[in-house]
Amino acid sequence: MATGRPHRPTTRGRGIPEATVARLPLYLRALTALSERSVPTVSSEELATAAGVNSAKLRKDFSYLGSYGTRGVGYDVEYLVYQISRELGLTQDWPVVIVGIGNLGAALANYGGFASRGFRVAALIDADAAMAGRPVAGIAVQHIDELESIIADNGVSIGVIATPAGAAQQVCERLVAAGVTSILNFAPTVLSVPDGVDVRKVDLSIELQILAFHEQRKAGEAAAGPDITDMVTPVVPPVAATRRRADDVPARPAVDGAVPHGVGDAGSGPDGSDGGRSAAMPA
Amino acid sequence: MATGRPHRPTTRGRGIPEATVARLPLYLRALTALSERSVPTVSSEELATAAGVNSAKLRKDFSYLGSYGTRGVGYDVEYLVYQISRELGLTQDWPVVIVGIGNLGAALANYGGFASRGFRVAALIDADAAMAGRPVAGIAVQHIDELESIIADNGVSIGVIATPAGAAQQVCERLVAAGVTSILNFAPTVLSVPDGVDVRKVDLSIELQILAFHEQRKAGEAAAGPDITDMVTPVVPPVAATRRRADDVPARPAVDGAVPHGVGDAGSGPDGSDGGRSAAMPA
DNA sequence: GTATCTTTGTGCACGCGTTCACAAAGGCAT
DNA sequence: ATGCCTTTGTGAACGCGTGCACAAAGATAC
Repeated sequence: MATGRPHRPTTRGRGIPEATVARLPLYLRALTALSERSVPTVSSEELATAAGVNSAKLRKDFSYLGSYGTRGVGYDVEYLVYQISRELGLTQDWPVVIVGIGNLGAALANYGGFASRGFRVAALIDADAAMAGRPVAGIAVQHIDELESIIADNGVSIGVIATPAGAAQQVCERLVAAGVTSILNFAPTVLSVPDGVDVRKVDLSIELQILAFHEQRKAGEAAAGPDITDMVTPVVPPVAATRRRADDVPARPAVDGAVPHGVGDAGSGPDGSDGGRSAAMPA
Repeated sequence: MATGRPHRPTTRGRGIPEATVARLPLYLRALTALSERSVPTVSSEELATAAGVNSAKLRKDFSYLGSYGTRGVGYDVEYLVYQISRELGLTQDWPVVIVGIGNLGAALANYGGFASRGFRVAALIDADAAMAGRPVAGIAVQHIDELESIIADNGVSIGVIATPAGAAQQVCERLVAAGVTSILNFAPTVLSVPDGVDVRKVDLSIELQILAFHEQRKAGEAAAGPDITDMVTPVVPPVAATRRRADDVPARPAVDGAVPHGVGDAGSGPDGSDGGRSAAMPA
């Protein structure tokens, strides 16, 4: 049932805000880079810039972990790396299984960012018997029949699903039944999991669609005229010349024999900028 | 400079909340599935379940687009598909370039979710001359020297970066200079872009780290007992037998010759659970 | 036409996240 | 020791997002 994150809502006690947790890996990466350059200390301002966030936010984030800075100086890089790693649980070794060794699964298996952060690919699993035994990223692919035993033998609690959408739910259920309690899902489907299981979703198509929305908005504003009340940045229209516009607008559906009210709104003119927002009827 | 989304903060006028925009693709996917099954109408309750969200939230989201439902009946599937598609800008054709054709780039090129949503892979670009001409997903890879002309000729405004981290910023700058105003970044780096350019980031490693955090928390709670009141959890090591525990805890750094204050906190015992939270000094 | 039933659309309250701004803390120079 | 300068840590205000709960709107039955 629960698909989102069922975490305790209150930030009481030692609970670290979800938003902060999501940024800790960012800080950790920036700190690791500094560490490799043997930089001993760093100020909140510098680190914030490197991580691409606001310095006040960074300081508040760190304040949830404890007082690890020195006023007038900054933060000790090594010390902070350790504290964040520990908070994120990266001082442990996390065996991970990847299910679905297609293009994406193979890319994930080869991804270097895993091993460098305490994650270890315990197994690659695929439903295609022809894949079994074939080495990918130096690891032999195993058949999905062995999923349960692999998870049990390796103490796996994190699973990655990179299967087609149709197989995702079923794979998910087998993973959970076998003991996995955290799932990273690349399949474009909503997974149903019991309480206590965390699911994070990465959806390439959705990210692109969000970009398209903003892209359209930028283009629309530019076309509609530089000033929309208190406009920002005129944003000259992009070079693009190859845009196709769909003209097959479905009419507002009429329920049974009722009169189709306010059909006029769907048109909204060739500039996609406005049109949707206004209610169908003037009043 | 601006790395995040510099959108107008106020949700005034026809502005659709960012959180809503991020959910529209989810609704669209659920609606498309219904459409393929020829379901004519759907209630907010049903659609919300299919999309994995709360029905009140869904209705509020739709209210930002307009009044597209019929009380007592629900939403017309086809009509809603069109309205959301239009709002997201998917009634246009968006040419996209993918830069960096390694494992991940190839996976993206093969990803079906692109074409089905109005996105068209205009070109695959790689810095490796040996890749040039090789077909990936039916498209010949082109050398990065041609990046600028490709973007200009095809009117590309959306770029996908799937290069190693080291090359990402440079590629980003070339993309922006050539006219790209939206970037989907898979490289584990913070990109600096001028105002007016949108960047979205997908980071596999970060997602896993967030899961690890929750996993550690779950293991800690389970071991400590179901209710923690508001205590600081002793946190016994998790069930898994294969966990490696780091014992090399860096000592709290002492600045120059100053006395290392509150050294006690860094110890906090080999149980990585707490120790951070409390301030170093009692008072 | 009237009554009833279903479902939308939204006003409102609450909590989380972000940001500002500043006092406190510590280093450093003298 | 004293004063100055830098930087942290955080109280407080604000805005966004979420969810409840209900009135309004429309369909349907009679």
